[in-house]
This record gives sequence, structure tokens and C-alpha cells, in this order.
Amino acid sequence: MTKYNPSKIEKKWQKYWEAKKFYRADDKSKKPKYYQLETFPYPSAAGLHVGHPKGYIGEDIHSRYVRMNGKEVMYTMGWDAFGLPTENYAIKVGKSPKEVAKANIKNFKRQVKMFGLSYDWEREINTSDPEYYKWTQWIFLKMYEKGLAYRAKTNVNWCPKDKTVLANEQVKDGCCDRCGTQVEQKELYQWLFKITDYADRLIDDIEGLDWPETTKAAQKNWIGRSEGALIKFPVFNSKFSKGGQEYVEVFTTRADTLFGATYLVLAPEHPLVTKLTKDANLNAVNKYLEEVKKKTEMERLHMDKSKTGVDTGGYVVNPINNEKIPVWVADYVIGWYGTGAVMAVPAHDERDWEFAKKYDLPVKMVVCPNYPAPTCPVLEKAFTEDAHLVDSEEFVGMKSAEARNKIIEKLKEKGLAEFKKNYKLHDWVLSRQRYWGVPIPMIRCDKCGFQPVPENDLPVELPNIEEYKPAEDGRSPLARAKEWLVVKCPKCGKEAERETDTMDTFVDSSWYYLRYTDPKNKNEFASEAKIKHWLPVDLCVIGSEHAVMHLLYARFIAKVLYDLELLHFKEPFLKLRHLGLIQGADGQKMSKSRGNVVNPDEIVEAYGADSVRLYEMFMGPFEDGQPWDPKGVVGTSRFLNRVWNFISEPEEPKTVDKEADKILNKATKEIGEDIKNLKFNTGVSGLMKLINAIEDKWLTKKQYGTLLKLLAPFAPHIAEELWQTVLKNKKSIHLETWPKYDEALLADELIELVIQINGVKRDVLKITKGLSEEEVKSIVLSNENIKKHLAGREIKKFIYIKDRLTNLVI
RNA sequence: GCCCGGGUGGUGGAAUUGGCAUACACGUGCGACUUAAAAUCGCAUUCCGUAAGGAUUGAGGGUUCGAGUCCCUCCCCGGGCACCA
Repeated sequence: MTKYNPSKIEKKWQKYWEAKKFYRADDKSKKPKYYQLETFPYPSAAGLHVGHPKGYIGEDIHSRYVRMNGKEVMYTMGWDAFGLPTENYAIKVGKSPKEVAKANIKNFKRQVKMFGLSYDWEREINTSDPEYYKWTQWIFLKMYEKGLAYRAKTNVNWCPKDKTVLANEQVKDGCCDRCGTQVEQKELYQWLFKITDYADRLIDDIEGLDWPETTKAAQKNWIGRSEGALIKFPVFNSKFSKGGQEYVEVFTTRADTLFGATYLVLAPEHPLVTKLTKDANLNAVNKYLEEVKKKTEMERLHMDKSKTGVDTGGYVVNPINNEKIPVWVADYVIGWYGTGAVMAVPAHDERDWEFAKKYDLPVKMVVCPNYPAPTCPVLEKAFTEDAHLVDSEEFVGMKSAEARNKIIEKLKEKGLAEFKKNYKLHDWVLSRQRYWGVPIPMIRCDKCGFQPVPENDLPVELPNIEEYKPAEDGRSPLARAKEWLVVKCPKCGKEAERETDTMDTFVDSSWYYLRYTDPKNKNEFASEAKIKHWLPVDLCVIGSEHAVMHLLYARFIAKVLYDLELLHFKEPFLKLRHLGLIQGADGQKMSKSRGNVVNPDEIVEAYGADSVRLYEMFMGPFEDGQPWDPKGVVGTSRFLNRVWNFISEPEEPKTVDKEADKILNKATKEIGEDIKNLKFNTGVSGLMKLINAIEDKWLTKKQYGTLLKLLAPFAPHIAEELWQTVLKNKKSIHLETWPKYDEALLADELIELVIQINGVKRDVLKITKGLSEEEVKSIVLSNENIKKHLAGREIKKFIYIKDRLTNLVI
């Protein structure tokens, strides 16, 4: 009897599977397709830690199971290779990002392959490969053609000492994470995608998806749609309103409280601030604007949110009651949201209430749930739908929800209001002033302005440069690649310059799942036939950290391509599940700085990939995170040793053990369902229970085979070894089908009936299955133990749950 | 503050969705094998109690013959958003 030696058999079978191309996803297969996607990794210099493969292992088990159930599975791996950490690391070690990325990918691939995952490696993709990013650029051009890519001035983090743009991740507590200098905001022209045009569709289409509710909620919350109205407040005696009446527009969801608007607040950056400010207030207002500007991002975050503001001295007219109300400037109003101006209703809004109290502004209660005897205090919270208007002529007594619409309708006739939705979602700033990314395929000509690079000239390849540090003027290092930079304008032919910004890596990853269907296509991002064949994705497994950004961007790009009639579906990921991250033994997130990182190389070396696979699945629910227990893998390793020793002597018994058949039958059903529902932890425990139950039995070759087939998706190497070497099968176990189970064999003839008295368990009886209530009653009542507990008392009620339980109420 | 999750032994976690709480493991204890150790195997392991028995799923209340599971109040932990009008 040989000893179980995982390191020996695992390498052998990995080579065998790769040589035989078992896991190639055949485009022309007659079998039904199944596209299983997982987030492709960012290949960092640190390599894998034991947390990374968890998702791969779970998906591998699932895809092997789906294959065994007769589907053509496309299961793939690729590299999200562009990005800042690689660039920074390259600068640190004095190499080019390209070299660094290549080495990282090599290491990742070696580590990933250790686990025996059933990827179709022929479909491997790499976002930093010109053959890939050619199509990232092409998508950008399509966006540009559609008017969905545009340039605008937006803020970037700027380190005044390093004279460089910083990504958000490089800002720690408001300071540059390199030199510690306080970070400033600097306005720069950048490229944006108009995702806000798709806000409604991105919200409305979520409903039909089979996604975790939390993720749906997070996306909706992020988009942040609210429905309300735009209302115009005429400016009172504006000194500049020569031509006609000027207005301040506000957005509100609570038009029913318009009668209570006792003042109006402008955000500091509102264009009308200076116009509305009276001469006498000019100094105070300017001083305030200066102060606000000085407030850093850090102060905005960490300072207590006590409100500050200043009176402009100007007035507007409340359009519903023609009252003259003062206009203030305050930074509790956000410039970019809504119109950057709000009507303040201190009686019914906490923020306005706080501000009004501080600056002694009038408070007027206008809605209250206790109509007609308004006794509620101001700021009553539970007044939204039940409240009535209490202080207005024609609306008094009307419910809030109704009044809201009526008031808007009324003002609408005078052109002073309209229904309007607002969103928290910003357009997507995709420009990065960095080297290691996809060059934005645009050319700036002094005469013709920005011109797109002609499609035939794609890809615009990243040039090799000497110095990867960002340029001092805030431009990307690409500005130094003079030969690359200077080109002819595609329109006028005069000398022009390329755009030096590169793209956010979220653009690369927003469409990678499309490329897997046709990764080598030179003429299209993927052929129509292949897209139609494989897509949409059947199952997407992804970390919950991607719940908002990545998934929202991918959905957005899919919708744009759908509108361009390049895709036949509106939503790319119909079914989505999260995976929880494995934490360090200390329960904290694994990180170098905490020193709690566990390297998979050593663990696989010590126990074998199959044991590690089983342990990572056994730890707990797939979608939850659990701390890594260094001892945990011991348990699954012991289990595999037991399997090994159990199956190593296959000599046919004279009679088939029927009990073993029954046990295998039940396990087939349960383990199969567990895999299908991604409940791998109970799947593994099911396998352990199975061994516990049949370890002392003598099985037929067929029965051993069934056992191995149940094990095969979880521990593919040991299953293959025992299947081919010990059971002497000629073909791979991974070409077998999942065993069928017999529904009729699932139930035992004898069942254990629990007997409770007043809900407390008193006995368990083995009785025949399917007895009637009367039959059970007579059995139970004649039982000596039960008689003793009853002690002659009368039974008030006899509860019988068939084949399960009785409860005697006395 | 708001919106989601969640709270079960020493630890990770099970629980056919309202029907035997603590499956399966880890750890620990005892035993076997061994000169010894490791490995392996066997037994025990929610708590109190010698036992009979009793208590127990964050706390308290409710519905029910019966609640880890449903309802209400509160406490704690994790995640997301956060002056969003």
C-alpha cells in the first residue's frame, strides 16, 4: 500500500490535463453553454496569499460540477495588468512597469496553476497587451462618437511639494503618502464618461437581476436617485437684472414645505453669489469664500459638521406666497448636487434648523401629522406621508404627498417649477496622469481642437520611456516621449500632440468578460457569433468590494454597446454571488504591514493542493470571510488520507452492500445541491460524513467510483489518481458524468419519531414510515416511558407531524 | 445619522426554512500502539450536576402545541453611504 503523496500526483495530473486540453471551451460544442466568470486578478508584486485562490477554488468546483452535468463550460483566467501599484513598484525598483508586470504575471500564473484549476488557458487575456487595449481604445472612440466621452475641468489631488497628481489611494489623512505634505485640490481638464445619462437605466434594470440584495441596494444608493422638483425663486430687485427677471433655482423633494421656506442658501461656488451680494456685505462674503477655499478635504471629513455661513444681503421671493426671504451663502450646501442652492425650511429639516438657530433666522411650521390641532414640535420626523399642511390658504388640510404635487403643478403654470429627478452619481472621470495605462486615443490640434485617432491607427501603443515619475506640470510621463507625442492632426495634417492621459483601469476591466469569448480576434473586440453564443455570463463570482464601482461601470459599458447594437443583452451578469475574503489568523485583513500574510506555496508544499482546496471551502460559507486557522488544513488533509487508505484495495465483494448504496445515493443528492448553491462548506462536511458512514464497509468498484466522482470537483488530483491508478479506469474521472440518484432510495423505511410532552423531548421511537396519526397515537400512548411522564394526566391536544414528531399537550 | 448584513460551545461553523440546537472539523482531555516522540486509531468534549434532572442560540418581551428561525423593544459587531436638500 502506497502512501498518499500529493506533491507527486498533483504535478503529474496537472500536466496530463493540460496536455489533453480537457478544459478547452469549445465554441462549436453541441452541449449547452455555461459561462462562468470570476474577477480577473491584479497581479501584484507580492504574489498570491492564501485568500486569493478561495474564489478560484469555489468556481473551479462549480465549473467541474457543471461540466459533469453535461454543459460546455467556459471558465477563464486573465490579468488586470495595468495600474498604479505596478507603476510605483517599478519606479521603486528601477525597472519598467512592463517588465514588472510580466514577472508578476508569471509568478501569479505559477501559483494559480498549483491549485489544479480547470481554466481554458487558451483564452488567457492581459489588459496591458496592445492586442487587448486596442479594443479598450476602440470602445473609447465609440463613446466619443456617441458624445459619451467629453473633457471638463475637475479636481485632482495635487501634492505641491512633489508637484504631482495623486490618486485617492495615495492620499492618507489628507496628506501625500510619500512626503507627508498636505494635499491640495487642483483643477485640471480631464476626460469623462457620461454615465449619468444612464443613471435611470442603471437603477431600473437592477430589479430583474439575480444578485445579492445588498449589492443591488449599494448600487441604487450610489446612484442615489431622488424625485422632486426644480423651483425658481425670483431675485428681488437685482441690481443686475436689466434685461429681465433673474431667478435662483433650487431642487427639493419636499415641495409641500415650500410655505415654510424662510430663507435660501447658495453653495459657495454658486455663480450667483457675487451678483446677489449687497455692497455692504461684500467684505464678509469674500472673507467667507476665502475661508471655505482653505478648508482641505481632511477638514471637511474630520471637522465637526457645525454649520457656517454668511448673509449676502440679497433677497429672493418665495414663489408660493410672494414673501421676501434672505439669501445666505453656506458650505453645508453642496455645489455639485442639484442646483447648488437650497430653499431652507428650518421647521422641517434638521440641517436648516441648526443653521437657523445659529444665525437667528425665522422658523415657520407648515406641516404636521396632528392636523387640525397642530401640536407637533418642529422637526417632527414621522410626518412625511401622514402629515397635513397647516399654514397656507388653499392647501391647508391637504396631505403632504398630495400637496407636494399640487404646489408644483400650480407653479408650473407660471413657469416657476418643474418635476425633476436628481442623482448623487457623478460622471466617470477616466483620465489618469500616469504612464502605466491605456493611452487615450485622442490628438489635440491647435487649430482643429481634439480629434479622435482614426480607427485604422489603433492601437496607440504605450511608448518606452526613461523616467516614469509623473511630470511636474501635472501631465503624465508620456509628455516626455517626444517622438511619440508629436503627430499629424488627422483632420488638417498640421503638427499636433497626442493626449498624454491614460485611462482608469476600471475601463480595461469594464469589458474583459466580452474578450474571453474571442480573445484572439484581430478585427473586432469579439465576433458577433461568439458573443451571441457565450453571453450573457451565467454566473459571476466577485468580491463584495467590487459591488459598486466595477460592476456599475461594466453594466454601463454593456448598455452603451447594446445601444450601438454590438451586444444583444442589456445586463451582462444575470446571476452574481460574492465571495468573502480569508483573513489572517488574527481576524484582520491580510496585509504585509500587519505581518499576517500566509503564502500558499508553503501550505501547498506541506499538505498538497487538494487539502488546501478542501480546507478553504470547509472554513465557512463561501460568501463570508473567515480567519485562516493554520491548523485547519490538518483536518482536510487527514480526511484525504482516510479516503486514500479506504480506496487502495479494490477487490470485488460477493454481495453489494445495500446500505452503502443508500448512503451514496443520499450523498449524491446533497453534495450536488450544495455545489449548485455554492454551499461548499456543507459540501465538504457532506463528504466527510460520507466517509465516516461507509469507511467500515466493503464496496464494489462501482461504489468506490461513485464516491470518487463526488470527490472529484473538490479534490481533482486525488480523485483522478485513485480513479485511474487504483480503480484502473482508462479515461479521466473528469470526463465522467455526475452520478444519478434515486429519489425512492432517499427515505428510510424506519424513521425516528421524536416524542415531546409540552414541547420538551422525552423519547425517540423507531417506527415504520408513513403511519397514520391514529396508529402513531396508540404506539406513543402505550409506551412505558411516556406513560411514566404523563403520570395519568389528560392529554389536551395531540400534535402529529408525519414521520417526524409528536407533541403531547397536557 | 441613514441603508444593508450579522450575533449559536474554547475556535471555524451546521441546522430539509417553524419541528431532536450544537452536524462536520479544529483544539483539548483520556486511552491504545511505541523504549520514547511524531503520525495513526479509539473514547469523551455546550454549561450546571456524582446522578436523576435542569438550563442554553446577544438581552428582554410577544405569537405558537412548539421559536436559533416569525413580530416588537434594546445592546453589541461587520460593511456601505454620509451636510445629497
